[in-house]
Amino acid sequence: MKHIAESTVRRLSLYLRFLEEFEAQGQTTISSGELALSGGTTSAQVRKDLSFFGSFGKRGLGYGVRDLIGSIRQILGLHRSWSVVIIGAGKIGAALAQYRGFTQRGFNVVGVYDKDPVRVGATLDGVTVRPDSELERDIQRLKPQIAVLCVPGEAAQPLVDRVTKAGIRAVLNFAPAQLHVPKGVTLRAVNMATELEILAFGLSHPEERAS
Amino acid sequence: MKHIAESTVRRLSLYLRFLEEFEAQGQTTISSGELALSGGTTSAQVRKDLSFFGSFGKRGLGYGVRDLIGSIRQILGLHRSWSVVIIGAGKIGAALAQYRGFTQRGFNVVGVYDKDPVRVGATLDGVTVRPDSELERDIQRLKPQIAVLCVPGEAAQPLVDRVTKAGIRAVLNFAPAQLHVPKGVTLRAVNMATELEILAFGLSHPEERAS
DNA sequence: GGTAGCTTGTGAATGATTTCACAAGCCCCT
DNA sequence: AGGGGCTTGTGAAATCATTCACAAGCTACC
Repeated sequence: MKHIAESTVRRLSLYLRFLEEFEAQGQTTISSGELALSGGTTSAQVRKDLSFFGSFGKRGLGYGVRDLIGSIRQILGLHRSWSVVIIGAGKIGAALAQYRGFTQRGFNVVGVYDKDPVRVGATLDGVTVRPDSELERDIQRLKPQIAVLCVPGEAAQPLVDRVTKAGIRAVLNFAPAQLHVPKGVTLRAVNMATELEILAFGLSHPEERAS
Repeated sequence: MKHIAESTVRRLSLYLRFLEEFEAQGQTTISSGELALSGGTTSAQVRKDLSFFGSFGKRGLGYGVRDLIGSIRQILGLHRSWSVVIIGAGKIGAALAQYRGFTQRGFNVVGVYDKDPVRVGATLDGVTVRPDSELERDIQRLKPQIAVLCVPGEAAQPLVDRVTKAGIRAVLNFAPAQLHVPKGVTLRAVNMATELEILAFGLSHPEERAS
């Protein structure tokens, strides 16, 4: 299979959300144009995105909403469930641990960890915060695939090293630090300050549109 | 000025972070190659990114760390401060209201709003949660430029309509909903579930690398 | 069964972004 | 003062992503 652009994967995730809404409203069939409209893209883009993975529609008719939901879930790897550990039980870590959107989509939070004894023992939406010294043992036992990092910047790299060594295959980093991971591990970063800075740039340069 | 790609702006924000670290360590000068190394990009990319905005280095020498910090801050619009309102004082809204990274970079949280009377009146890091009915009045009085939306998906669009009408020029959306804004308003969205789904795609297709 | 009216799937064309590669310029040392 | 060793800034080339445009195919209806 050819290399797939991140922008394509991001849009597929978006399409999936809309399709679920359309299904909830009882719509059984949808055209690429309709889907494009909700997602703010073009019908050609929708069809091209899907075409990387196969052929899911019927010419003249469009796509079956239910079928396409199934196909995209399969493409994104959501036909199975994934186990996630959250590292850092501060404000953001705690918020994510209790975020419904994860469970809804098959991401199960199997552990929340913190270094600070004050936070250890608290219960967040049914999961108890455990000391970070248990991380390695728990990763080997529960085999989570994904780690979400919500710790201060300086603590992030040592923790990534530990969890990747213990078997984590993907990391979502909310810590304000540039992380390095071994080959074969996928890394994504979300930086709140950067997002605001991109907005500030847009506000400072109204003649252009870096949106 | 030509149109600037979002990827360029995002990298500039990243460079700024590294430069601040280098400055804290007392380094006064830096080459594009060194900067590229910390940011996981290439020296040509660094130079090209900067070249859109002018010429900031000295051939043979590199860039003055302090000067380049100033120049990038100017480019991104961080030479001034920006006022931000946070809408929704749930878990994520509260976490963001107390996030140090914003203030550090000149983003001042001037108000936090919620619909729920139970949350109104609470104090988050010096800012009191106010009822969302005050939004319009406060926006006209305090003239914030940026709104950060942390409300349930279905509440998001009506709130965006209200705050853009009241004068907000940029919106950072954490709500799981596709928003529409009037022309001239900049919109960015961060969707936690999508980020995890991109990771899941990567895990499901190890032969490629949509990172 | 044939035609009209849609909509998909996809090569080709366009547009955007990244990488290459090198002339120009600066500092240091002799 | 001149040469060597770096490093920038930037057109040109290459790569990557999006948009165009149209043949192929399906349904409905007469």
